[in-house]
Amino acid sequence: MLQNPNPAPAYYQQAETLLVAVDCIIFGFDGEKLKLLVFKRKLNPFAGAYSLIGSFVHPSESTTDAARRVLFDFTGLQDIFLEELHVYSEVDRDPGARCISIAKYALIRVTDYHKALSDHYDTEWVALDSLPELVLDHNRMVADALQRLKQKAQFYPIGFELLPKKFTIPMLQRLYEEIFERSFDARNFRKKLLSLTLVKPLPEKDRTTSKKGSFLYRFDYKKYERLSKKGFQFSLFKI
Amino acid sequence: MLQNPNPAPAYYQQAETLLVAVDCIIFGFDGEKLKLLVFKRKLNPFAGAYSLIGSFVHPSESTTDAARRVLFDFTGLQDIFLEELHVYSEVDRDPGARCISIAKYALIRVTDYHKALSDHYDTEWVALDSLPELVLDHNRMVADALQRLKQKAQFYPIGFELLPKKFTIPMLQRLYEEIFERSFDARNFRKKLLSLTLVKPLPEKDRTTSKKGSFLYRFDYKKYERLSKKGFQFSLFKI
DNA sequence: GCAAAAGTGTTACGCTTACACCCATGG
DNA sequence: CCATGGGTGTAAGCGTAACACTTTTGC
Repeated sequence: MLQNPNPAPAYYQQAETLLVAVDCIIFGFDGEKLKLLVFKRKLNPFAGAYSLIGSFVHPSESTTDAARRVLFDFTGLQDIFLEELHVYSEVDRDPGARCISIAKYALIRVTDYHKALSDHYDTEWVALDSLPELVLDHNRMVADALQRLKQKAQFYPIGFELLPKKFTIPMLQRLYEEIFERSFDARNFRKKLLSLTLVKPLPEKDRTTSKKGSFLYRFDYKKYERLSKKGFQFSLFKI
Repeated sequence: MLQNPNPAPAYYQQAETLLVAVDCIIFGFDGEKLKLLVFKRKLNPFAGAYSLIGSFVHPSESTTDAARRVLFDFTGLQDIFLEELHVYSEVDRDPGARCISIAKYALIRVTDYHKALSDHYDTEWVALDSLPELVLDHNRMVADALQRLKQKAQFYPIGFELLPKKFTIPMLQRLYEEIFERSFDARNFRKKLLSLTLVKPLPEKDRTTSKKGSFLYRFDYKKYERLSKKGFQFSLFKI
């Protein structure tokens, strides 16, 4: 990288600065429905209203740092899937101040979720098909995130981020059916998944959803990374 | 949208604001090679160095407004393809100031490009395979934009944004070969393209690249929009 | 023993790919 | 007349999609 050969001129200082926030669209899957984590604001403005989880970005941190900070504060989770969605910067988007928001979406394993924090922050899981009204442009952010999730899940194995690390094939299928709002043939789904050889069978069964029980699998991230670098494109069904 | 029921508290004012910039990764195609539009800075810091085209975001405009403003200033073009790439916000990314940059990539028709402005701003088209060193993290931005262009062009007809509105099939094929760094079989490429019925044949030929001449086509944006809404997925070749 | 979910193979079709020659024209 | 790029069809193989019955076990 080129090093700055001269000091920054007045130009830099004169330019107008802005408030910068991050807002997190946090998805979860309870085995049945796709859910969103929201919280009820305690402070004004909008006290009592539902909102995405967010924070202003401090000068001493990157936007990713800020997002990870609030995610940890509200869920107790670290090392979770987090990706930038979009910058929302309409001049009048926040009546309280000129503030741009960098929206990021996160995928979390509901099973790992730290429930103790839930009460403290008044967070709630809400089903995506019955969202409450959220503050500002947050409903728009959720709609955009959902569209992105659909796109991304077609060609990247991000669905596995929403399941427990050990999961069954029917569980995965239900998740995919939830994300894509369509059904899949169980035989073809299983066949295609196993043909990718990216899930490793475990000698254990999950018996919570049936008497017979269903074998557990684990996603092989290392193998996926390896194949990915060689040009392999993940996909579970034809578009 | 919920209206603010109460005035914003001191919290809003206390939060620290940041400099926010937009930087544009501007791609063009001259019929032969994929090019990037850069300019040689006249002012410090980094006077004389190559840089992406950008600006600080004013409080009175959205980031899209800001990007369109600089694109118009530097190229004389309006209504061009512009999409957000990523927010670059590492704390030490700009030694001159704490500044985050929202990178956007643009696709322009080199034929429409307003050359008169080129001299005024010292802009230059450079081939993507022989980029100069750019200021700050701009080389990283370009690499990321190129990757995004590849991804996006697989499933969205954005290649047409880089060609004149009337184009020939061999021209389009050369562009795709440039983007995807691979070759395509001319018969299969043409067959697949025409089978989508998204390009309308014109009764004119382009004779600049061969004696025989090659028929011109026009992309049918309206038809694409219509099909798109019904769930049609654009793709010119299997991944 | 029965209800409820898990697990298993085969076939038809469509899409993708590979491949070689004639056409039109300007010089 | 020849060099150059434009334009055309067919066949093989692969992946996708459709489809019905058996297995296991808790109650």
